[in-house]
Amino acid sequence: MPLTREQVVGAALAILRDFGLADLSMRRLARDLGVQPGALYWHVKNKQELLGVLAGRILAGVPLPAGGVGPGASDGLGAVRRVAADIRTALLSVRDGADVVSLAQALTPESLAPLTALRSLLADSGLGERQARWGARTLTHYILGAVAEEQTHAELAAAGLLAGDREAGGRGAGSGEPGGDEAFRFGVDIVLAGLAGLSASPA
Amino acid sequence: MPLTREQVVGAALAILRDFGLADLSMRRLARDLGVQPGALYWHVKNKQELLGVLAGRILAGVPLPAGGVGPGASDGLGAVRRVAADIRTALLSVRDGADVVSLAQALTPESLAPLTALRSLLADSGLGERQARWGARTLTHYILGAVAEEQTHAELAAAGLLAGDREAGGRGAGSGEPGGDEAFRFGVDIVLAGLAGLSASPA
DNA sequence: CAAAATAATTGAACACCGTTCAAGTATGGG
DNA sequence: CCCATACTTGAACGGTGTTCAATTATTTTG
Repeated sequence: MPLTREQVVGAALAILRDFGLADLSMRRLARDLGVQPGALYWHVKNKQELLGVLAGRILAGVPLPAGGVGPGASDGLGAVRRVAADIRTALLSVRDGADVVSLAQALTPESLAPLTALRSLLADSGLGERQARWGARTLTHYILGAVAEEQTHAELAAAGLLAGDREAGGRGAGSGEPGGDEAFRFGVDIVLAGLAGLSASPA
Repeated sequence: MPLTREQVVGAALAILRDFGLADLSMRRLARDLGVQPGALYWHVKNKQELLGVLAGRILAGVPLPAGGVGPGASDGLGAVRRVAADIRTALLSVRDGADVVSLAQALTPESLAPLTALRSLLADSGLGERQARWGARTLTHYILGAVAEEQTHAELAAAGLLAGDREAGGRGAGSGEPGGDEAFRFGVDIVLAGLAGLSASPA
């Protein structure tokens, strides 16, 4: 039975989940599949494309609220908060998930449904076109940056010391330190509060 | 005359300014300095450290408001807006500047004065300790993410096509597209508005 | 000034990396 | 059975960061 694109993506995701982005090389991936590196390029254009597919897979589990028509659908900003939290959870489910998604987002924007959904949800909350678009950008940058920091920090702490940081004693990897939730939500709420204020008194 | 750490950093910064992060390899750097790659490791621990120094250099030109004592010093949130804009300008002065600073910030947080200054300024604006810290984090993630996107976008547009995007006709590289300022400020103002609202009615 | 100590550089290697491609091997359809 | 298509191999190309014994400069000291 020949190799499948599905197997390639699956094995890549497994490496990512268990060992992180640094260990995800085409050669390592080929070895895990019992195949020569060149074979991968029949199923995938290049590593960049593979990472793009992985980014989609990582975010695939995020439930998107079915958009009611017109403004005021769903429960407004609450839906945004929920989606943001779900995106974070999805990113945390894989090592360096935020980095992978950031890479994909940088090279091929607009291609990841959960991130573009943020804009729609904001638009549904009564914001103008520009405010929804720029608000979603602000939120996206925050989400990806914050989770990337969270993951990098956890991985640095897990392996060796990180530059001067109190609080020792390691928990299991994969779930950020407790309190991460709260800190993350804080940032989301800041942005949403700012947007809400803006819609109240538009400049 | 032997090589100087200063020369190494200077040459690296020149490569970064003129060709970007992808062209900044230890070998290329050595070639530019007329030296063997190994020689660099006498002046610099490794590439990571070099990037850290470069990040500091990139942000070195950002003017920091001399902090008046106690809360309410300077003009509050206005100073934050100014520093944020200055950080953006500094990042834009070098290709992939935002990526370099993001890398450094991820590996060695708290080491870049202009970024830590944001927290102090927020604290001086009457925010509580946690709110200032988390607010600065939110702002930092937004700033680095937004400028990185801006630069990547510009570089993709300059060399070859980027995935589906209207608006053609290239300006000189180095200065983001003209509407970049406004879009950037928008995000900063969102965050600051959110923080201001929070300080008005603390949870 | 010569000799010992230190500073700096070389040259070569190690172990990787992403990607390409002619040649080979399967596999299913006519 | 043959052929076309699908897939894989094996080998190479041109890179990458980093290490290290040996070597060359330069400075300090007796």
